[in-house]
Amino acid sequence: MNIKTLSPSPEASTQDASATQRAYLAIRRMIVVGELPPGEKLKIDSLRSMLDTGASPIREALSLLTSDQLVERIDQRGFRTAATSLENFEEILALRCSLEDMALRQSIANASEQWEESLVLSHHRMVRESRDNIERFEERHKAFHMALLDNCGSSILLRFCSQLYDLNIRYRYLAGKSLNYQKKRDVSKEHEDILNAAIERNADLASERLLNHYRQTGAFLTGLFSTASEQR
Amino acid sequence: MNIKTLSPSPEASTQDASATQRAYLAIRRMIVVGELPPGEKLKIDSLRSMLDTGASPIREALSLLTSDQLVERIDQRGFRTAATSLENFEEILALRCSLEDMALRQSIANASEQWEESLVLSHHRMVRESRDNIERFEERHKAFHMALLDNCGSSILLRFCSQLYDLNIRYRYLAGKSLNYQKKRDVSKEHEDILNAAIERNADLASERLLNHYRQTGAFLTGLFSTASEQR
DNA sequence: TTTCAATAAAATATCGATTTTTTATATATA
DNA sequence: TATATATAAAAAATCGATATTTTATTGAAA
Repeated sequence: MNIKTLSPSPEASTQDASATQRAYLAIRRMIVVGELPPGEKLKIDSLRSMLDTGASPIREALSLLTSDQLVERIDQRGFRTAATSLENFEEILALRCSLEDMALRQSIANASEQWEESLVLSHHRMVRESRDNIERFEERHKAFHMALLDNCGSSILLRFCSQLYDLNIRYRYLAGKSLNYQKKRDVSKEHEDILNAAIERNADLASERLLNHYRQTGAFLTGLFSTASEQR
Repeated sequence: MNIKTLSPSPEASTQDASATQRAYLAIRRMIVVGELPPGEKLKIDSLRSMLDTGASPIREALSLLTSDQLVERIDQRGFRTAATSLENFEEILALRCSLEDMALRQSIANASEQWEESLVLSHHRMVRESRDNIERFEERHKAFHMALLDNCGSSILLRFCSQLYDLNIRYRYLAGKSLNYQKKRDVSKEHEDILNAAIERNADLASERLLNHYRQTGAFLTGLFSTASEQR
C-alpha cells in the first residue's frame, strides 16, 4: 500500500495559501498556544501589522475563528479571544468525552484494515516526534487522536471533535510549565494501550482507556485552574 | 414573573445591525429556505448587488456561514452553498438524534420551574403562529425545540444542536410542497406529547417521543430524496 | 479530431482610504 | 462630588479600486 494515499503528510500548509488562510492559521495558533491570552481584545490594526497583511484577510480569519469558538465577535465592537473559565473547561471536557466516546465506538464498528494501518502510522509519527518541539508534538498528538475517530463515518461529528480538541488543548497550553507532571504519568503507555484496544476492536476497553486518559489530564487541570483562580 | 426576562422576543434583528450581520442573516435564510440551491456558486458580485452592500460584508458573512456548514469555501476559488445528499441528510439526522437525546436528558435532569415555564411559553407561541406564514412558523418551531434543550447547561452542545437543526430544516424546505403530508401526521399532537413528557420530567419518555418525531420526518424525507435522485 | 499552449475574460482576493461607530476625555451642571 | 453632556481620539466597518488567480476561449501542433 502506498503510504501517501494512506494519510497526507502534516505539512503542505502556509505556503502559497491565501492571505486569509495564512492569517487564520497564524491567529488560531497564537490563541491556542496562549500567545494571545484569553479575553484579549483583538485589534484589527495590530494584527494587520503583526501579520503584515490587509484588514480584509484579518477580518475574514477572525470570522472563521468565531465559529471555532476561539474568538468572540461583538457586533460593531470588534473581536476578542474567547474567555476561559473553569466552567468552560469542564463543559468542554464533558462534551468531548461524550462525543469522542460516540465517535470512537462508531470508528471501531466500521473498523477496516486501512483504518488500522492509519492508526499505527499516526501513533508512530507521534512517538517519533516527542519531546523537543512541543508544538510539533501536539500536532502529531492531535493527529493520532483524530485518527482514532476518523473512521466513525460522520464528518460533522469529526469536526465537532476537532473543535473541542482545540478548545481543550488551549487549556493545556495555559497550564503551561506545570505540565511536567505529565512525565510522572506514563502518557506514552496510555496512548499505546488505547491504540492496542482499538486495533483489537474492543470498543468498550478502548473507550474506557480514552476517557480515562482525558479525565486524568482533566482532573489535573481542573485542580490547577481552581487554585490559580483563588490566588486573585 | 416578568415575561420579558423569561425569554427575549424573537424580533430585534436586522434593524441597525452591521452590514455583515444583515448579509449573514439574509444569505443564511436564502440557503436554508432553498432560494439559493445546494451546490450553487456564490459570486461575490451577484450577492453584493443583490444585497446592495460592499464586498467585505459579503465575504465576512460567507466566512461565518462556512462554519455553520451551510457554505463551502474553496481557497482562491470562492464560495458555494453546501451540497446536499442522502448520505449527508442521514448523517445529520443520526447525529442530531444523538446530541438532542443527550441535551434533552440533561435539560430534564436540571429541570427548574423557570425552564418549565419557558417551555410552555415557546410551545404556545409556536401553536399560535401556525399555518399562514411558513417561515415565521419555522422560527417558532425551532425556538420550541431549542427550548427543550436549553436547560442542558452546555452552551457548546446547544450550539451544535442549533447548527444541526438548521442543516436539517434545509432539507425540509427542499422537500417543499410534498410536506402536505405533514398534515396527515398529527404533528401538533406530537409536540404536545413531547412537551408534556418534558414537563413531567420523564426523560426516557420525552426522549423517545422526540426522537420518534425526528425519525418519522426523517424516514419520509429519505424516501422523497431517494426517489427524487433516481429520476435523474 | 484531440491535446496542448497562449491569450482573454471573469471572478476572487487584497489593499488603502473613507465613513461610521464606539470609547475615552474633558467640561459644565445639579 | 456625582451626573450628565459635548468633544476628541481610537477603532471598527465599509467602500471602491487594484492585483492576483482561476476559468474560458481560441488557435496551433500532434
